[in-house]
Amino acid sequence: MDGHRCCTKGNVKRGLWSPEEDEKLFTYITTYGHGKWSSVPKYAGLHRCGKSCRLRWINYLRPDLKRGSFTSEEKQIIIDVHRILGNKWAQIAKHLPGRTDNEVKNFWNSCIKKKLISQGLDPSIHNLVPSHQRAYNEVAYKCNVPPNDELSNSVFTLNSQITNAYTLEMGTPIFTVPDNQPPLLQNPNPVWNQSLTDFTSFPRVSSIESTPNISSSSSSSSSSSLVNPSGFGLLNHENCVWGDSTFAPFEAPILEGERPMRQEVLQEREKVSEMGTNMVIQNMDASFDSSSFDLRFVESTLVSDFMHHDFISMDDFAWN
DNA sequence: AATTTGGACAACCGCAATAAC
DNA sequence: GGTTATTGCGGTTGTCCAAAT
Repeated sequence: MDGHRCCTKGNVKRGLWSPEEDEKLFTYITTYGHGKWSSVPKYAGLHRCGKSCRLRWINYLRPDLKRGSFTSEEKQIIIDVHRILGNKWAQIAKHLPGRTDNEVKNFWNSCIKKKLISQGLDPSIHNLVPSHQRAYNEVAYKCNVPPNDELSNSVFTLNSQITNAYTLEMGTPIFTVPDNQPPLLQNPNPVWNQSLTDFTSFPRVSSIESTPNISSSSSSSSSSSLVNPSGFGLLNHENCVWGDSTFAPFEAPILEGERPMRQEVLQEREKVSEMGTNMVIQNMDASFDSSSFDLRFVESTLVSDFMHHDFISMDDFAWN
């Protein structure tokens, strides 16, 4: 049992909320605010625990909640941010005004995850998997069995191959972390931190109204800021480890109808896309059924994927 | 028409972090 | 500084309902 004490005091109701309970809670919170959640049920006249009240308010009653299904833009944001943060639902939800972590999590588990699997992608790492493992994972998912880790380790690694090929061609490592430098995740750049935590300033990589010129963005910290490889936030040449001038910044996946890209970015993307496509063709199993392959979807999950993959584990980032 | 199945969503559980005492 | 209470978060389970059989 859960240890929260409020539930052990007296008889608390559980299960679905009735409209009457909703009204009581809504009226109380909008009138007095929640203050201490543990005292809310008492004053609101509810036989619920404070935790339950809090959850009901956050996930359902809050007036600023956006109802209805997720838009394609929201879906793309979820995929993009999940690729970087993993199952940090609360962090992901911060980038989706009006959406809750619970909503995002449910949407991921019921929709996106399945689609990624059906497209041959490992939803945990957004990576392509070979058909034999794909089949296993699909069955495993349906049967609620954990994916085969042994196979995961032998996964066809498009990302690292692309990265290596790209590094060779460019003659410059994408990221060079000097031994005597603190890891990137400790980069104190306030712009970087802010852009990731404040959704009001978060550059919507999938948004049509994204910043037109990414490299000349009006960052107050530096005129030579770059978009970081994941496409989120800016980095400063003085602090950033990927601030090599020979390296054109990558961007997060871009949807149809989005802003025009700078020429060099376009060229790099074409190069990378071509390499990726060739590798897919060379490496994918013969049994691979391309007719059911949603290229645009896969591209959106892959193209920016390898950008961060040779990066230090992004989960290590101090996003907060 | 009755039953089964699967998807979507709501709510709960348990742990960890933080605040208050 | 230690203990207890509270809050936040992620994983999991439960419930409802529509579609399929």
